Amino acid sequence: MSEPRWLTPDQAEVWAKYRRLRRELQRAQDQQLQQDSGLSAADYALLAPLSESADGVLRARELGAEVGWERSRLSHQISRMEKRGLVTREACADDARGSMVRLTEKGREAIEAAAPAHADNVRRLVFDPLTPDEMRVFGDVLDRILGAVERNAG
Amino acid sequence: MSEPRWLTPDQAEVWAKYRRLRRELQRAQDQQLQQDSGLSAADYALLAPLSESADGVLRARELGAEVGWERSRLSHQISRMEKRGLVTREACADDARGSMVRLTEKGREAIEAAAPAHADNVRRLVFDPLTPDEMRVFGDVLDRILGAVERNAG
DNA sequence: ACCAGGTTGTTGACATGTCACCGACTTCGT
DNA sequence: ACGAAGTCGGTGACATGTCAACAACCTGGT
Repeated sequence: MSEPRWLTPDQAEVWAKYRRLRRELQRAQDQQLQQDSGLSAADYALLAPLSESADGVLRARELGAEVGWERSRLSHQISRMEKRGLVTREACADDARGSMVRLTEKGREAIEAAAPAHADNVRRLVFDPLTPDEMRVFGDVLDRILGAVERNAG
Repeated sequence: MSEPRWLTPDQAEVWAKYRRLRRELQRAQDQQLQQDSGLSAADYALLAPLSESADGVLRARELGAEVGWERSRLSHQISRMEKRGLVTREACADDARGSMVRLTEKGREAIEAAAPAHADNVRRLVFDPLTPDEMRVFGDVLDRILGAVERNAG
């Protein structure tokens, strides 16, 4: 603590690569989604769990947990998507505080049209370049770092 | 193309982990930076290359290339940082279109105060959990995916 | 010298994300 | 039954990122 340990040159290089990948991969995905289907990554993130749920309805709390978003962010995004007719809001029968988010027909068409090309893009850019061994270790690496981040957040 | 290939369950799991890591790690870094030094990740991203350059001055074009940002994003962020006294803008002697970005004394103090804790955080969350082998493979994985993304962007 | 085409930086409009806060409701201990 | 504390979703203000368009400038071929 009194004596800061800097990153080694190898570590700095890997860290720079990670930041670059995060940026470039995000950009590639945003572009592909926007061009092929007119959806943003935020749209897709919410439509995907909705389309996989029973009747295309999820409680906002559940949807937020699925995607790992804060309530405020989720609420804003739902408002924007509601305005474009992708989802609707409904009252929650069990809990008068709650609100349910329902996929519209238009929303279902949008996600079903977008999903194949999106999956293909992920597979092509992320997984096709990796050997089975690399993919296994990659998964382990993600687990270890995630563990550290979550212990950190407490 | 006519027949979409979906992700295998293993791939879907790794992909979900990647997205989660991207989100959680970003959040951890934002919080740490903001709390310890009052800087945002965007501030830090620009201050770091500036502080390492001769005299703390870089042409906007160079700074943009360093961080991989578009011109518009860079210009907006510089405006915000200028307003807070972290950097100043100057005319470019070589090229009348250009503009130079100069670190202020306040900007240098901010980055120098923030850097050790930031580096420590990266090391602790990302590299300490990895074995040397894992880190080596991780670097290879990033290279391969980056290669695919860049071939994709053309 | 000239000008068509590329480069550089900025701007305004808009989309997205964060923060602090609120109002309504539920939960839980008493 | 009651109230304190927690949960849930929403809102407004603001920070950040994207996009299209623009003005000014440089560059290269002619």
